[in-house]
Amino acid sequence: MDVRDMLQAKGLRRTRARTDVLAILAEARRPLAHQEISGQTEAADLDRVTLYRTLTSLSKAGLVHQVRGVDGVHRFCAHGLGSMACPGNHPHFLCQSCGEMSCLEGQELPWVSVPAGARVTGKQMVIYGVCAQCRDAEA
Amino acid sequence: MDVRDMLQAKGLRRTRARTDVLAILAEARRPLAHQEISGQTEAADLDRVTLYRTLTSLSKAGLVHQVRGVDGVHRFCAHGLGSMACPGNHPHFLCQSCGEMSCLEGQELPWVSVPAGARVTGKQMVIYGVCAQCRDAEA
DNA sequence: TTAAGTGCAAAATCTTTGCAAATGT
DNA sequence: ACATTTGCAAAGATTTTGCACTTAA
Repeated sequence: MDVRDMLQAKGLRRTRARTDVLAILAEARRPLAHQEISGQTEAADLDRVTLYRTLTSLSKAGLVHQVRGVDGVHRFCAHGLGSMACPGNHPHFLCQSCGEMSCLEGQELPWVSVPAGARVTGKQMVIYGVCAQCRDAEA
Repeated sequence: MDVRDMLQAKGLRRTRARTDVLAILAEARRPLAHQEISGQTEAADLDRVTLYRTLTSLSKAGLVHQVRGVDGVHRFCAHGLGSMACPGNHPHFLCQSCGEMSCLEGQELPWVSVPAGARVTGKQMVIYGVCAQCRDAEA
């Protein structure tokens, strides 16, 4: 399914900001931080504010999901885009050295019991440390 | 074990900022945000910056641990303080309405496999939604 | 005494808001 | 044509840094 069709299906206008950002996220298949997205050439000339608002609307529409690591940085990941799907129900690994986050696919998050009466909106698990590449660089 | 002894045991000077903040966290037994701590009367007259630095040193010394929810706010929880221990190996629940975070004790975090070669420093899981109190308030 | 910690001022980020101009349907 | 989006400027919020003063050991 095409990125532009996805937008239309969700009732969002197909603007350049949205198509570009969604395409970048779908391509990456791992959660990207605001900064990483704006660094991509396709999004290079998008205003910071526009990027924030774009990510907010994509997120509200359910086209991307949001992860926030121990570093406090928002990261967004596209999912539901056909074969490139990112189910969103898996843990993530955050490298505290290079700041890159990756999906640990194929591992479901456990069911957790919450205090009586609470409504659960979502859950997320982040494993953090140093990735293989950064460990090599250290040595 | 006394809060002041804990500091000494870790080789930290026993200053008012540290004893007060550690006492507040030990008393709360749930992760408190920077703001929640500075709101407490015992810490009311501490400088913002001092509080940040105090939390950093307590964290480095391992006297408190840090959790960061989907809201991106740092929260700190005392642990290892005798009977008030907060093991730190459990999920947390974050109410997105009132912003209060609580420990879901008695539930261990699952073991997760990470990419080969990566070094794991820690992990954390946050369940978010609306707590019972806020649901009542809504209605 | 003297190295560590604190307080104040100021900077650096990250994120949000207001409003006029541009764009999609 | 008309409601949404965008871009710019500016405001807010959070966290960090520099430096002189104070305090614990």
